[in-house]
Amino acid sequence: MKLNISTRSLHAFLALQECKHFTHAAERCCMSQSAFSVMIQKLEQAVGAKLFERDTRNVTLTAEGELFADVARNLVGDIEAAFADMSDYVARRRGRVAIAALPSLAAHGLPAVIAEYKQAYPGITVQLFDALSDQCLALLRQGKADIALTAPGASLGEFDTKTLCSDPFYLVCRQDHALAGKKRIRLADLSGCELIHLARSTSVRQHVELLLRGIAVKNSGLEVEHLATVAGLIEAGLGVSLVPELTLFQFRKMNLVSIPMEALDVVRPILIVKKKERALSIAAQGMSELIEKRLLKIAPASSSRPLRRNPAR
Amino acid sequence: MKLNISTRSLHAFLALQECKHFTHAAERCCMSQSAFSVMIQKLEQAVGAKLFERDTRNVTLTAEGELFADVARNLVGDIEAAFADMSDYVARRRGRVAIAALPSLAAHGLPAVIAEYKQAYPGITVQLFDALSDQCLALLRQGKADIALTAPGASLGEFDTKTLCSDPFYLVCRQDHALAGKKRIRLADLSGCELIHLARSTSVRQHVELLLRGIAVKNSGLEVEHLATVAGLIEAGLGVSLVPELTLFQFRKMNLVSIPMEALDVVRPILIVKKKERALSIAAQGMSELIEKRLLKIAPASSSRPLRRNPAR
DNA sequence: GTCAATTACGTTCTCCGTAAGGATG
DNA sequence: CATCCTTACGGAGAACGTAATTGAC
Repeated sequence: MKLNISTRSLHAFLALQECKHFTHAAERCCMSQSAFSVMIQKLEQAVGAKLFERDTRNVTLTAEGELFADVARNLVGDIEAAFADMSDYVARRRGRVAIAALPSLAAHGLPAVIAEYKQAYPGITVQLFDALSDQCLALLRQGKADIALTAPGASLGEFDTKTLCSDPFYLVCRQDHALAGKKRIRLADLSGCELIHLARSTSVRQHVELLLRGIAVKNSGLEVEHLATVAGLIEAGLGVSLVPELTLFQFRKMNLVSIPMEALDVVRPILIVKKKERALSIAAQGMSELIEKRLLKIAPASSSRPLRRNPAR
Repeated sequence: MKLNISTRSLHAFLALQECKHFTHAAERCCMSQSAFSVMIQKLEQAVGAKLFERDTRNVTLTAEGELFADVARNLVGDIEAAFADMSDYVARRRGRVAIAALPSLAAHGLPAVIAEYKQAYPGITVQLFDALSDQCLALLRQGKADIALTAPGASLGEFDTKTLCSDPFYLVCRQDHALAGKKRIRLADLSGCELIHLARSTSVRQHVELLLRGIAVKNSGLEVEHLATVAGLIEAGLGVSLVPELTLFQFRKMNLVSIPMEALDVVRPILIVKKKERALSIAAQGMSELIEKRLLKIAPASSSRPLRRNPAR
């Protein structure tokens, strides 16, 4: 029991149905007239009915042929539409990429990349989730995101990861703070400082905890969710904070100073993370490549733009 | 520029998409695993995108594969529905036949044939036009009828015709008419009779005119459309009429007598007529065959049932 | 070491084109 | 006799199956 129909035979049928002439229809289909003849016969055999009434002079549709003409037109239309649709996706004229990224990246590095991508492929919908590191991975796990840009967190083992860059930590303090005059800060310099923390769920906090293991900082007891709040607290003289460079745009205030840490390993790695097994869609693949190309430059190059003191806007 | 897709490759794709296992999907499709593998590769090439992510251990759909899965399911569904539809017509589970027949045939011989046909093929719609001969042919010409059952009329040349039977003429007169006692009537016997005619557009009239060429009948001047009217006029003693046997059921009245004509050529042929070029639909073909089988018997056999005198009902 | 997909290769078979056949007007 | 669809036939290429290869667990 084999019902096998090819698009070619449907096209052949439609050509003959229009031309009503084997020879003409055959050359429209780029084949010899004899081959065309047997192809029509095969099709009639597959359908189970004579589709054309032909003598040596005239070619006419039978009643079943007329029926099949409607059928064939619809099928060919559907098939070509479907394949046009597919090739739209493949050609990245359509499609979707979803990125989950840390808020700092979502606000800072990514927008330019997304803009570039959208200009290259205007038809593709780019979805952006700004979420903390754990949630980024959760989105990836659920399939809601194709790519995650985040810092190392829990359970990265199940994913494919690649380090994009290292985001160096800065000390942020008020202009009148004791450390404000230094060009570089060592971890040891922080002992005795009141430290304003971010919530434990943030990757920044997790890194800071690791970095400061063994350093006797004072705990201000303040633990907030948003960096803007941290900035406000520092401005109010309630303490200092340790944040990655990518978040510094939140601290560009007249009376605040940000100073790079001296040790090169006082950094937060930024990773691009993908699902291990699942291949990316062509759209997502393109995005992933662009991100790697652009962000592998930005962040290491970030130290070339030291941004030590924040000019008043 | 060749986009050629076969239903087999779509089925292969769907099988693999379900099984997620080349070997299993291959044997479901009744082919070797290697052939199956290259078939999937060909399909991916045709689509222009990788559809499956596979290593030696796992087979998964890519993002494009998921898209294509929807597409393929729809296409296969459409194609199979379309072909099921066609095979319904071919198997005469569906279809349509339209018959145009003379009123006498439509009332007398055909109903039994139509009933038999409908019992054999309940799904087929049978359409019946009862019309005079010229109109029967007009319906055929317009394509509103597939088959016509009629007597020879104008312009049969453009059609395929076949004589089914000969409908012998009878004289119908009142019981008290001078000819009522005869067993057979010769054309010459009619000279001097008042003849009640049917309208000139009827095939009966046209035949009667030919038969009586050279016979000195009186023309009653009466020309009516319906046989029932003719019967009424004869009952009223206004004349006699010459009608074919198939119409005699209209004259079964107590005081009327119908007598066969003696000459064997005093007949009206009944033809089955079809369009010349156009092949019949399968449904119409079956009907045509059944009509020929049944009606080739009925009418010639009609002389075996002489029906000379009409019993009172 | 085993399972599973890909690749290699020889065979088979389908499909195509050339050419002859046959029907029609 | 010219046109045009069908059939015949031989060759080219595609598809298939067996078997070897590669890769993952």
